[in-house]
Amino acid sequence: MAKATFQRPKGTADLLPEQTAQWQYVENLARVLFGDYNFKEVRTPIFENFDVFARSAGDTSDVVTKEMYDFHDKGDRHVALRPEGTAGIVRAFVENKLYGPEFDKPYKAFYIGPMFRYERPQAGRFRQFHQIGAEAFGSTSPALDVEIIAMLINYFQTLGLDNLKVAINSLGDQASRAAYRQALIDYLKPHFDELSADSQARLEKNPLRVLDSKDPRDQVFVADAPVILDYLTDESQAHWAKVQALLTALDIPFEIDATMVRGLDYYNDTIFEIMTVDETLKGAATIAGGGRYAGLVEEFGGPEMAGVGFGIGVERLLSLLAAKDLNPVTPQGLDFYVVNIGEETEVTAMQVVQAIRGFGYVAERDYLGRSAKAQFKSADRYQSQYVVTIGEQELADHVAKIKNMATGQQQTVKLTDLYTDLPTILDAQGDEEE
RNA sequence: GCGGUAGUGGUGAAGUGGUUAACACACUGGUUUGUGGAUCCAGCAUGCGAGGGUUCGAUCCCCUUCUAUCGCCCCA
Repeated sequence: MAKATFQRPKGTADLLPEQTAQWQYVENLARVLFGDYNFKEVRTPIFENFDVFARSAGDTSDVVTKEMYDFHDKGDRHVALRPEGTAGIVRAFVENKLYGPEFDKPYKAFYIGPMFRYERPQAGRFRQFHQIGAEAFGSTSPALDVEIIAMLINYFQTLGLDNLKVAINSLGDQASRAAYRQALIDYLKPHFDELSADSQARLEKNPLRVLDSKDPRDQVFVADAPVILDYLTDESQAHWAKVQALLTALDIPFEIDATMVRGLDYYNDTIFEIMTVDETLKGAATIAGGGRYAGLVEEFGGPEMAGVGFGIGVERLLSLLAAKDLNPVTPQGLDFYVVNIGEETEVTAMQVVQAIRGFGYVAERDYLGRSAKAQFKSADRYQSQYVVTIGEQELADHVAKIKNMATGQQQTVKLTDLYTDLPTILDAQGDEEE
């Protein structure tokens, strides 16, 4: 290697101005819209004690067993970069005693930020990615489940996305799940040898995942497998029915996907995913996912308190927006470009740009001592509306030239007028044109 | 963690085991001693991801590695 070269870490991205404008738009819309639903922003650390994530996600989940971006710090503390947002929020909820009676329930929080998973990058999947998420604690009402789904739909529609699929399912409570798990094992066991190798392993570890298999050998059995919805306890059944009724009442179309299983182990009752039906993004069709959970707050040392939440994959959302050609942010050109010719004009040029900026206009100038032609080319590339020219002659006369780039009209103005009345001068020019 | 494909300048790319690595766009300068989107002219990779090997000789062959990309697992 002749020279040390540096590349960004695998699975990460540099977001340049062309992209950041888009990111800001999407993030700011979330801030405003989630605010309408009375969610407040919470910012938690990007890394936490390893156990914060290990405990919450469940020991069998891949997120914990092989995707955690963890390391030991100089104090030999085992820490991990957060793989998802919920755990940190729950930890903060408990640590700051937000479950206390002085805080209204449900306690609603949203977050925006990077997440990390150590895995092979591919379509819609990165080692550092970003999520916009929300959590609400302290209510088991199905209305809260539905409100969160409605908020997501509201958000996506405002961004211009329609034709999204809302898939929902219920995992039931502990008792429902235990009963179903056994039924599923009883059903699949006799066919064990016919299952794919992956599913054979899944049957041991987490039988529900067999339902998710893409292998045709497994899908044969999945088609006739017992359905979890038939195993819900009365309480879970009631919750589930209410969720559907409320979604219908809000005219939110949804599909029941009884085979849907989510990646993190803590979910119960309602789970949902928002997916695109766009074929080009099939590898990363799920744009947002979430659900209801119980026991997490208690797990972190708080009282038993239910939660519901979701996470939106920002990269996936943005690529979908791009695929749909929904790029609401248009690049902004300059208001002014200041051309100066000759070294003697340097000081005045500087004063003029600053004065223009002082009026709130976007202004740029040349710093390379280039020719007038080159400077005008720059002005053109910046899509500048006006060009102010200061040469030796103008300097001697205490004036500057202002050229309207669209019309080609150029006028001479006194520097003193420019400094005090630039907006008026522009208005006057506008009148003349009409 | 496993498997497939790829890696040439700022960008898109052509190319061959052997003297100066096409072409286009972009950029810079000139054509116009101080004025933009056009024309024409000129300049612009001691280098073909990195390291090693084969060879008289490699960007082109082999190995390793890194990165990208697609799929599996899993997931946002």
